[in-house]
Amino acid sequence: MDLTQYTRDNLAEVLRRHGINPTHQRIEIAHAMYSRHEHLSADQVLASVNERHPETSRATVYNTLNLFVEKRLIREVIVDPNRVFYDPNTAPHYHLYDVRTGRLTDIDASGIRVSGLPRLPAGVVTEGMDIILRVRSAGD
Amino acid sequence: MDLTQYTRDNLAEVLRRHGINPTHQRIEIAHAMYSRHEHLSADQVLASVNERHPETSRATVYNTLNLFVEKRLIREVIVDPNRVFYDPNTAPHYHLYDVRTGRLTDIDASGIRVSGLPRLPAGVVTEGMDIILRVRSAGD
DNA sequence: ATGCGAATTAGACACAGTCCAACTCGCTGG
DNA sequence: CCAGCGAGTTGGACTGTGTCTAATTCGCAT
Repeated sequence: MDLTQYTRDNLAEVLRRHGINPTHQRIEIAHAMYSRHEHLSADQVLASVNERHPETSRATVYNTLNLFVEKRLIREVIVDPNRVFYDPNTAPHYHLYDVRTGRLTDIDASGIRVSGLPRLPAGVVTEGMDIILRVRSAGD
Repeated sequence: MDLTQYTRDNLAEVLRRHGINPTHQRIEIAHAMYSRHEHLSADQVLASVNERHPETSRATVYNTLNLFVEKRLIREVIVDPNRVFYDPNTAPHYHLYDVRTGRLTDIDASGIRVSGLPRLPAGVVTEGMDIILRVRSAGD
């Protein structure tokens, strides 16, 4: 099966593989996340989904995005004090955030090496490391 | 002048040096930030200030914290989707965030080296780099 | 067709943070 | 000592994101 095309059938299969019951709404939300290769806020996902499948509720979008995060289908990116962004790219990578425009871009993690991090206390498990390069582009 | 003691006189001087007119409220807010060596949310600052100087308004606390950030007296730490933390430590350092407890700890930046970061496009200026090590401590 | 549990829904709610117009404070000149 | 001025502060209304809840609907198995 060709999973490089984000057809709804393929997405249903992806959801199943992550232990998620693939409902219409969930498939539409997954489609919104994967078809654009961008970081979307919950509101943007809601708008995108409602273009095709009107009357999907805000509650469902929030529920579903949280479910996807929990099941490791997507990642939260916490970079903007006003809203959470969701990132369909789960490969190791970091972020470039333009504080002027709010634009968020991926930085591939291969090639980046971080050394000298402290040893963690016993019983503490790393969930992940975020690196955010905050930049400001030339203004208008 | 001994600035290792965060007396109100010393704090007034620090504010002046950063180009901030030192009012009563601003000094109290600076005191709240510096006397505890912790990361505080706006609400925690408000509570702390009101212990000593009751009737300092929420608006003033937000105005002042934003002013302090703008004047580089403190830093914003965006790590928790629910609220912004403010960090009185402006020396280079990174953060350890316990997603279970919400506890935020400093990691000294000396000793940490990051290599392989991409070159930035022309006209783009680095504002800073955040490194957040997300961990989960052993649960109850 | 019927019944069931899971998912979805609308709307109320919670909460951080901002905005605004009125007020007050601390200073400076008379 | 008072008046006047501008900066700073204030309470309260407002905004936007995200959560909660109780009722409904959906898809599926019998």
